[in-house]
Formats: sequence, structure tokens, C-alpha cells
Amino acid sequence: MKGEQGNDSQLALDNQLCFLLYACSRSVIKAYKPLLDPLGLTYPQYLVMLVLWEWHDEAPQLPTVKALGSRLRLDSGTLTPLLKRLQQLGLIGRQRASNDERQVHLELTREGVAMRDRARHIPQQLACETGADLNELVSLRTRLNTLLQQLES
Amino acid sequence: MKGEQGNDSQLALDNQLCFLLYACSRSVIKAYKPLLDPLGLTYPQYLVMLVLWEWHDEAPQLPTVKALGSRLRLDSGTLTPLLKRLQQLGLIGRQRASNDERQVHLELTREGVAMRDRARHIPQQLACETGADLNELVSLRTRLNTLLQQLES
DNA sequence: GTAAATTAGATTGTATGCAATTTAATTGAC
DNA sequence: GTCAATTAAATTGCATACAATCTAATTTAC
Repeated sequence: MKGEQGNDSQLALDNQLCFLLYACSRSVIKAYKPLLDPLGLTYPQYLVMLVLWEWHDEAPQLPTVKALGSRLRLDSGTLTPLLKRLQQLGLIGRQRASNDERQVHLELTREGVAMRDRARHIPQQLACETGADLNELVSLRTRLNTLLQQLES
Repeated sequence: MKGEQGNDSQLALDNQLCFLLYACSRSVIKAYKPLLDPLGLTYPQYLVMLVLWEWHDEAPQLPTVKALGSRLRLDSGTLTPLLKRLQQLGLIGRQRASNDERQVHLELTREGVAMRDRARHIPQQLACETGADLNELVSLRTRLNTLLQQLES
């Protein structure tokens, strides 16, 4: 009886971490929504655009679906329809690689590149809205990064 | 030009927190999967069962869909079909309240109560698998709780 | 060199999330 | 007391997530 109670509370405490991750993640996504609506993007679509914008700066070669999925931890079952929607929006293009026909390379259209300017204000605006301490947010980021590494190993 | 670069990196940093929340949350849910599969539960269904098990201990009156949604930050659009599945599985019952016909009260079936014994080992097992420091996890939980409060205010 | 194994994407099916609307019941204003 | 707001669930529609399967292309074993 006493043992069972102990197990239950331990379970609940540990559980609250996973639930808090789940609840915080959804809550942050909700906070993004009013900022992303004017761009016509969902949150996962916004993450894809962020990766493509970063790649656009750093690499001459554009990423494949595989490389994008590796960065975002999403598979083709999620990305294929999402990327088709971004293509419908005129933000990206998709090209089969000529040297390996299995791969699909992504590219930003002119509008896709241009949207970056309209997105630049978003992170700051969100940080202001939460009113959280910046050092606290950086510390949290570091800890979550460590946790993610542990979960993936 | 320099200003734009500064905005971009600031954006990327802040973004990594929201992305890490998103990635960690999904990664933790994946880690739960092999432990929940034997119970035939998905992760959101498991969260619902956790709330009902807690209520079962503490309150004589069973929660409504509204109260459950308030606890999990989920609305009826998500919960109604999920609860119907739990009912199909024979784990819960749903009863219209007689004093207010708009409300639906939830109850655990005998099997729903019994499943708790088969779920008790899950949190410990998961904590062991991640190999994370317990104090670290508690600290992270506290910080996420603070963040969630800020996001919801 | 060719068959088997592997790989990258696409597809299918199930289960969330959530905005928006609908329905039915209750409450409030007057 | 009655009609307008409000409320609790349910429903609808859209966009993820993700397991499982499929297809086509490439590698590997031999």
C-alpha cells in the first residue's frame, strides 16, 4: 500500500516533465500562430522555411528532403505533403537530382526568399510577448538540447 | 547588412528554443511508444488515463470533458474522438450529467482502473532509459512550468 | 555482371490538434 | 416569464505526425 503510493507519486512527477514538454510545445506554437497567419504559414511550414533560409546563406547546394528531415526530425510521410503545400504557395520548388534520381532537391523561389524579410521580426516579437528572462531562455535551450541528445542516443 | 545579420542570428537562437521544445516533445513521445504499445494506448490517451487515475484517488465526483480538457489544455475537438476510442477499448464510460445535460462526466471501468497496475512501471523505466540526472529533470520541469505560466498569462 | 539488399520519396491509414461551426441546454437581462 | 447571451459537447475541415508499405533507383555481394 505504502509502496504503491510511492510509485504513483514518482510516476506523476516524472510524467509532469513529459506533459510539460508537450504542453509548452503546443503553447509556443499557439503563440506563433497570430504572427504566422499574416504569412499564410503553419508552424511546421515556418520551421521548413527557416531551414531553407539558413541553407540559402551557407550552402550553394540546396538540401534534399532527406537532409531537411534529418534537421527537423521529420520523415517523408510528414514532409512530402507539407512541401507540396509550400510549392502550391509558390515559396519553394522541388527538383529530382539528375545524378541520383531517388533524391529530391529543394529550392527557394524569389517569393520564398522575399518572405524572409517579412519573418525577421517574429522571434523578437515573441520573446517580448512571453516576457521571459533572456538568460533563462538560453539556459532552457541548452538543457533541452542536452535532453534531446540523450533521447536520441 | 550588419543589422540584418544580427536579426537573423537572434531569430535563429530564439527559434531553437521553440524548435527544441517541439523536437523534445516528439522525441519523448516516441520514447513512450514501446512502453505504451503493450497497453494499446497512444500517448495522448495515456495522458487522459493518468488524469482519470489521479481523479479516481482524490475526488468522488468524476471529471467532465471540460475539466479534463482544462487539465490537459485540449479542447472537445480533440478529446471527443479520443474519449470515444477509450470507450471502445472498454477503459472508460461517458455519462451525461442529469443536473446539466450539456456536461459529460467520465468514469473508469473496472478494466480502466486495472490498467493502472500495468502502467506503474512506465515512468521509472523511461527515466532509466534516458540516463538523465534526476535533479536535472526536476529543474527542467520547474523551468518549463514557469514558461508555461508565462505563455498562458 | 547480376540478384539481393539498401536507400529516398511517395503513399496509405490512423490518430491527434485545433479553428470554426453547430446543437442543445442553461443562464441572464429585462 | 421570455428572448438573447452563454456554455458544453459534438461535428467538420484542414494540417500535421508517424508507422507501414510501396516504388524506383542505386549499391553491394558474390
